[in-house]
Amino acid sequence: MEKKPCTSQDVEVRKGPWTMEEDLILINYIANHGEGVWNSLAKAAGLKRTGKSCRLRWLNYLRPDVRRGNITPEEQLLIMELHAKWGNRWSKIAKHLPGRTDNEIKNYWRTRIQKHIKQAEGFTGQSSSSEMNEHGSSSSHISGVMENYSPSSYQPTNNLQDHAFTAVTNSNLLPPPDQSTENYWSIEDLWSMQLLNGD
DNA sequence: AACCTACACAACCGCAAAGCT
DNA sequence: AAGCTTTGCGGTTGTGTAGGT
Repeated sequence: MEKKPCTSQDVEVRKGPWTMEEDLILINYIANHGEGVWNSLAKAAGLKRTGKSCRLRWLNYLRPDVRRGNITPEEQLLIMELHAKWGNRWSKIAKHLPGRTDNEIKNYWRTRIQKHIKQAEGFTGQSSSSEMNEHGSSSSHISGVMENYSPSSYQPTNNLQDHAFTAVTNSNLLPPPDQSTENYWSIEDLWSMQLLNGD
């Protein structure tokens, strides 16, 4: 609708997918200067991105310790357990999964687990649409799957696996080996380039 | 071969909390 | 104490791709 006032100092802000060059700039800059304040970092690094965007990109993809793809059955069970406990507290859940980001867990939950739970509910005839847990999320939607599930007494071999998590071993729930690691180029590539370029 | 649909993931947006001046 | 800035979080949307018709 209305355009926001655009002064001459208002540098245009890039949106959308990050390019390899931008990634390299960001990696390089952080490797040399550390993280600091994101807004100033974005400017100082010469990126036409918001600080927010830089932060997200760094935290979710460029950090050297970030792991992507291939969520293991153990991790999935942990996600289930923690989600049952805390609801959609993705960042809190992510803290218990080293190398995983809240965004990845959130996406994983929405696209895979939630879908599978819906199917499971279909079988049990449950409709928990109106139920929300204390966190305002519908964690009870997992009731069909989770009824046999007791976090404190969790064992990897219990019924949980028999129900929802036959799916885990089922190839259609596991990401294809390389699919989610490709992002036009691998992070390893970027980091090795950074090492070549950097100090 | 072309089109359609569903899925998976990356990125953005808005809001609230925390920190700083 | 108040106002401003920055960060962090959760929800949502956009886009590319694979599979099906």
